[in-house]
Amino acid sequence: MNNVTIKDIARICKVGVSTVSRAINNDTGISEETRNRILETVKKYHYVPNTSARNLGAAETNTIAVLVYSVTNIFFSSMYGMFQTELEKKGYDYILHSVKDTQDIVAEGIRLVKEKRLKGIIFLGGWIDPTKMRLEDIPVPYVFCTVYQDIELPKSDSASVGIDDIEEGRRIVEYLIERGHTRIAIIGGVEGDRATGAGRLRGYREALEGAGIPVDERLIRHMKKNLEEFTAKNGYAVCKELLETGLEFTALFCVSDLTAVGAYRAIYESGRRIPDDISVVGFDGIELGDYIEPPITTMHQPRDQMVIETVRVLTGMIDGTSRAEQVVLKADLLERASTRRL
Amino acid sequence: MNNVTIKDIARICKVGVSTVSRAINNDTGISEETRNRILETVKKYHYVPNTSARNLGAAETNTIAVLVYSVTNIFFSSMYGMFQTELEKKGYDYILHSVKDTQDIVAEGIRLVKEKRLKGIIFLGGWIDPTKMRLEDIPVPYVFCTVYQDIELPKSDSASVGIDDIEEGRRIVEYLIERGHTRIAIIGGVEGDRATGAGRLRGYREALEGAGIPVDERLIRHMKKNLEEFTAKNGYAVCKELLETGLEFTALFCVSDLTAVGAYRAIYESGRRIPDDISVVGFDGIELGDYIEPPITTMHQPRDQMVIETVRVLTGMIDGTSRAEQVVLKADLLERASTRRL
DNA sequence: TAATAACACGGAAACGTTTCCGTTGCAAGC
DNA sequence: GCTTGCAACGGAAACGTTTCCGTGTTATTA
Repeated sequence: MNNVTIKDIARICKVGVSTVSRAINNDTGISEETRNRILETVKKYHYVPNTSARNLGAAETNTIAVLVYSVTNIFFSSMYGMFQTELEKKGYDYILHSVKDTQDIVAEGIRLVKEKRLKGIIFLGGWIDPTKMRLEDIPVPYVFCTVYQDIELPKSDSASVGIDDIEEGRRIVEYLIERGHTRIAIIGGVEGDRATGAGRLRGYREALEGAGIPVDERLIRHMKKNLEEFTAKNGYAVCKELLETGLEFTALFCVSDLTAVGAYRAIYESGRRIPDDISVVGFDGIELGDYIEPPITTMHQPRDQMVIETVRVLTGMIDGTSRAEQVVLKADLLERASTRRL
Repeated sequence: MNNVTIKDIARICKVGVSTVSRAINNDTGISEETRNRILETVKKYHYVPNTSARNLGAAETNTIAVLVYSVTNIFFSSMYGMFQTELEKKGYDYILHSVKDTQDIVAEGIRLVKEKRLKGIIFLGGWIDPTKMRLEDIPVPYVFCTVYQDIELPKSDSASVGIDDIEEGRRIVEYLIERGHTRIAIIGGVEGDRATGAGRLRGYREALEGAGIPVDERLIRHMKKNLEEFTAKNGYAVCKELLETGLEFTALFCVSDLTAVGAYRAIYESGRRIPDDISVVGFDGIELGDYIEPPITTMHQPRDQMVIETVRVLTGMIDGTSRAEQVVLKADLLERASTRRL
């Protein structure tokens, strides 16, 4: 009934506990022979080291936490498995933790560090606004993953991995412009936020200005704050409002694919067709975008590469082999069937 | 730099460590006055109890783990937040853990129990086949959530919460039959599996047989084993194959909404229309189903209620206030626009 | 051959809590 | 006035590891 402990193994093998510890941790200072003998006993008696005791006894733990806000958002949840794989590959324990409020994510991180003796933190989510955070209070290395790179921000030495939202936002709007569109609407993030959505919105403005097309502020729409951001539901509600204004536009840029899914619905309900009446582009490149009707043209974020880079940067900082760096990855323009040439 | 420990607080307050422990744990045997004094100091010095030490020192922990296989599947990931809320409400710590292989999920559970001294386990995922598991080896209470209820299984005393897949599968096929369909295809789970998909497939057979419609085995299709189950990608591949056989059918039952999303694409690519040429029904009732074109008629599983029930049953078993029970919830038929009357 | 280094291992402290038990002071009961 | 009981607290063991240090044995070197 009671669990077998390291002492039991030691007693059975007639060795000291430290020897058992050396065996199971692949430490030096032990002969191959006794190691094998101990490992066999471990297996035989189904011994599993207790994590709490391990973390307490060791000078430091091996735990890295991923803190995420939109735990349910498919864009992020599709990365959990990758993080686990990548971190375990490097020998780290992995904790996934979701926070309920974007405001206190740093406080939550600090609490976790103390509580679980974290070795590092990965903040997952583009919604994070580093300017609102007391980053200097975080006592362990951390990396922002998929975070907004805002050139207006005070030069931060925080490590981050993501795409250039402004640049990539501009690219996809330029794609529309090249196809003859001048009346282009946008559904961006929550108003006033300086997160992901804001960067893509800025790219939108830059693209229009670069082409000499006047920006019509009425075509710029924002997510509802009361709803969870970047959901189909939100996209539907906002797009419906936009359509009901009666404003003319031939193209729509949704700053996330899930938003676009909702926008699709609103457009269909209004009796319009995609891309015949309205061309739509999305952003993110979730698998789903290839299956909706019509498949959506979008900027694909290299999620797997992001995970790999995030883990690489963070573990490098933990090892001391590398310093904080800002990794900016390229997005791919996935040209599908949701746009047409005017 | 170094973290403040309970000893520091004790020293500062000029009390013993046990008194501090009593204060932060709301224990008895301490005066209101000293408790407040200690709590203030705790706040002032940002003291946070170390989880490892706590788990080690305490006779038992307060941790419940959710073990999930398809960590990325939107149906399950949409429940993570609810589980966290519900468990925290009852004062439990919550760990989300994904396993990479369905085979060793029990072994993984047992390992976790020892490693983290779990108090209970929630197995999340309909794909679980209890007959393949050595459940008797699990030393703590556990509940299967959204698991397949198979009447053929040996009467198990395992706790579970879910819907009756056979019954609900039958209902939605009957819905199609009532609307005049007799040539009904199905995309089920992986062949040979006794999990979720198998139950719904059986419901499909029962509905046809009940209506005196002969079952055409060629219209029964299964997921590819090499792909992850219940994805749009898988649904697309299987549906495409089905269409290429040239077999006649007027309706298609996809045993998950995500599968249906992929099937939609295959159907569109073949030049057919929904529901004009083929009526499609799904299963699960994910939000997305309301946004695809056309919105899909489906059986909605009450996920929030499932979470609440699962936590209720499990905590009841842990407290000893209730025994293992099998909770069977009703699904709702959501009638939308993907089917037509023949 | 003697001194030294390397290796294999055991003992015990340390990690930061909880919890049991013992002690003190004080009020209540006879 | 003496016991009894209780509330409030302190001390210390215990939880299961890791890690430091010490010791004995064996291999290497001068």
